[in-house]
Amino acid sequence: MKESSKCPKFRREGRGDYELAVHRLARAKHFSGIEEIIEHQKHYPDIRHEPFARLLILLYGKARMFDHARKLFDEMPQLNCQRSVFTFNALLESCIRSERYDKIGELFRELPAKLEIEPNVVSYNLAIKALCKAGSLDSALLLMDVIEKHGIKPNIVTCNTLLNALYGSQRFSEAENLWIVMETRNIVPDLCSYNIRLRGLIKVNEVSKAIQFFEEIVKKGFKPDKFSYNTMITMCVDEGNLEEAKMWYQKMVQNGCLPVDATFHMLIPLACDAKKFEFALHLCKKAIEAQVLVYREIMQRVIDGLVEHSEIENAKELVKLAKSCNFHYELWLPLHS
DNA sequence: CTAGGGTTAG
Repeated sequence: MKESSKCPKFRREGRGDYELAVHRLARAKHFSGIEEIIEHQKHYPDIRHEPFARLLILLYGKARMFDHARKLFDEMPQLNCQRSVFTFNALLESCIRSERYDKIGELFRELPAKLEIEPNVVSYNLAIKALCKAGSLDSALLLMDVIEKHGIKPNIVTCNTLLNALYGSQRFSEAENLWIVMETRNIVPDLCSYNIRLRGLIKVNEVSKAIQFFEEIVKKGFKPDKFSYNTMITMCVDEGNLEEAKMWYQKMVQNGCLPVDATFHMLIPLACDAKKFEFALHLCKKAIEAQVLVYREIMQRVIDGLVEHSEIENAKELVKLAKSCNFHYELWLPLHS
């Protein structure tokens, strides 16, 4: 790292890099710290690199501080930082992350002409996403046709955004219609498209169709991912079917997909409901092993259940494991003596 | 170099 990019505030930690500092502050939700860095950074060259400014704009979005993102975008010329369509797109995303959907149209009307930036398919995909999020699905669908007239071809991301919104608002026949449109326009569906459809089926309780569709995804040569498996597990949890849920969990692990926090949060309470505390114990151990945080209350429920079923040794083992792992769960054995 | 799925004891 160049000396000029050192940030005095973080130098003593042995990390002089601004980007690392900013990431760390964002993770800690310490957004005023980010502003401090920008202020400091204005006198140094890093911010003149467009990617770094773009990162800050996105982080402001994450912090739901769109006005700050916009301010930085406007100040970039004074900081000798060139703006491109990438910067514009970052600003759009920041706007969406801040849920300021009303601002999107304004940005499109104002900026491209002024800055001689040509919006591209990514820009329009973001606009479509904003419309979907704002509940204007019809306008979003129209926009897909409008951009074609501007010479921009919708791609699979465009379609997935719209498919998701259509299934989400239960407009199934229009969703099916979009699949046909995709075929005629040679837009090839990907795993994301299929996962969206899988969720669509589950949303209307088409269990057997969902299972069948899952098989079709595999037959098409796709390797189901954590989204696919978690969708199937959600379906089983909704039905209270532990055996099926367990089956999908096992498939998930066998196929090298790592269960995530939601997987454990769905499965462990389900196992407890069914009084299958040995499976619940197994899941807790796996979560600890994979360093996935599980709510303390859920772990405690497993321990209580094990004790109730006289599995004292297992309960003790879990308490010990949970206490000594990274999360230092505070658990107790409900033994009366 | 960007953009698009979801779940949870919240």
